Amino acid sequence: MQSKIDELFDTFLQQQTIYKEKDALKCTYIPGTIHHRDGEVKQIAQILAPSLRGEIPNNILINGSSGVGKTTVVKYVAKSLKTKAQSMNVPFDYIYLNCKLQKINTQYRLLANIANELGRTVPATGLPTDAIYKIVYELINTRPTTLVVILDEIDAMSESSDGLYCLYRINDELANGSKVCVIGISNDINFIEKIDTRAKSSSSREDVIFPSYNAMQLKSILEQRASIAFQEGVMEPGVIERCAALAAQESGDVRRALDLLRVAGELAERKGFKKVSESQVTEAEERIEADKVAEQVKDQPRQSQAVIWSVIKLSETSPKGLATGDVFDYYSDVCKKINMKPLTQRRVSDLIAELDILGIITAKVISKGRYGRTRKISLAISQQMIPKVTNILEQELMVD
DNA sequence: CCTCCACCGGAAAGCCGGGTCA
DNA sequence: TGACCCGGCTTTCCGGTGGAGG
Repeated sequence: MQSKIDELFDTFLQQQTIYKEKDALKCTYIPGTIHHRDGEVKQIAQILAPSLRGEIPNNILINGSSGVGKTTVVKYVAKSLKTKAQSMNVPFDYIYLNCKLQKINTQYRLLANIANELGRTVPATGLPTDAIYKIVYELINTRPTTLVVILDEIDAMSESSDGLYCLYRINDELANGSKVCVIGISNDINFIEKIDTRAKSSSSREDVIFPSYNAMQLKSILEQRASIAFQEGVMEPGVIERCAALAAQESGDVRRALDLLRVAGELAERKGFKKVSESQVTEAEERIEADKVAEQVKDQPRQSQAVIWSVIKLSETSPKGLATGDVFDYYSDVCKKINMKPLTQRRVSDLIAELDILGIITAKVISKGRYGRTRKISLAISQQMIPKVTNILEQELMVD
């Protein structure tokens, strides 16, 4: 047994790796040059440039859908600016916070995280907000510098908390030459309006919009990353085009394209291939899709899971189209079995509509004339995924 | 052309948990 | 600390509807 597993590791180590620097496929990787974002890079650099002269730059709000390079560009500019500032001996620093990942949704959390980044640990809770405001204020004030605070996924911050406002305000109170500049990154277009009605200091704020990439642009970005990540000649022709095309038709999200490439590479490596071919991309796509569906099902509230379960079970006997009533009846039984309070049909109807939007089921409103009007409901997940989903649901719902 | 089924889907009110403010 | 507010979820109520069958 031991020798067998040893052997496995050995062959793995002996295997010639197809990678040069695998990290380049991660979405957090910041490449040396950024493609197709010259305008945005320039725009942001220009806004921040005054900090090199010790002037206070305007705040920035960046908008654009996911995976269009917002975070990468901002980090890139901030990093370059820091290097430049260091060479000029100008005090400058930036901190990067991801509001969603770090659960920054209140003023307190925001200030606490900033304090942490500045090297001062504060309790995660307990202190009054103004006490922590004071701490942050002191931290910034004691060493004169221009501090850029990058807040990614800023829409995760509850709008009622004046988190942004307190950062804007800090500027007015700072005394000895320190400045704070806020860069907000959001993929919710409505966010601008929400902010506008509240923090009125929009006068010193500039908006930057990131447009989506098209397939050609995705392709050249992928080529760049692939040339860093993989050994020479590992990519069979058409692989990159395929990844780019798939991602482009979905949303133009680079992250998605990179994922495809990464998973395809992993699949090829695991099989001991020396090259990555299109068939791995296809497989990667299925794999990612499957994971996505599994994740979505798992994330659903229990009630929705019971609805999915009902649809799966009913589909076994009548695969082409259930009526809302059928699903509701079965669902009610399921609820009784697992001791859950059933929702009304009205509500279940909405859940069905939601699951339709998610793409887990398809539900189309049709009229059967005299026999009423209902939704025609069927499963939208592929056949081979059903066992996996059933498994998840069994665990989540604890039915048998 | 009318009827009438079986549900759709909007409006509004109730409930609940979590956060805020005095 | 408790009153209060807010937003999300759910229920209640109800008018609306496409088209098979009469």
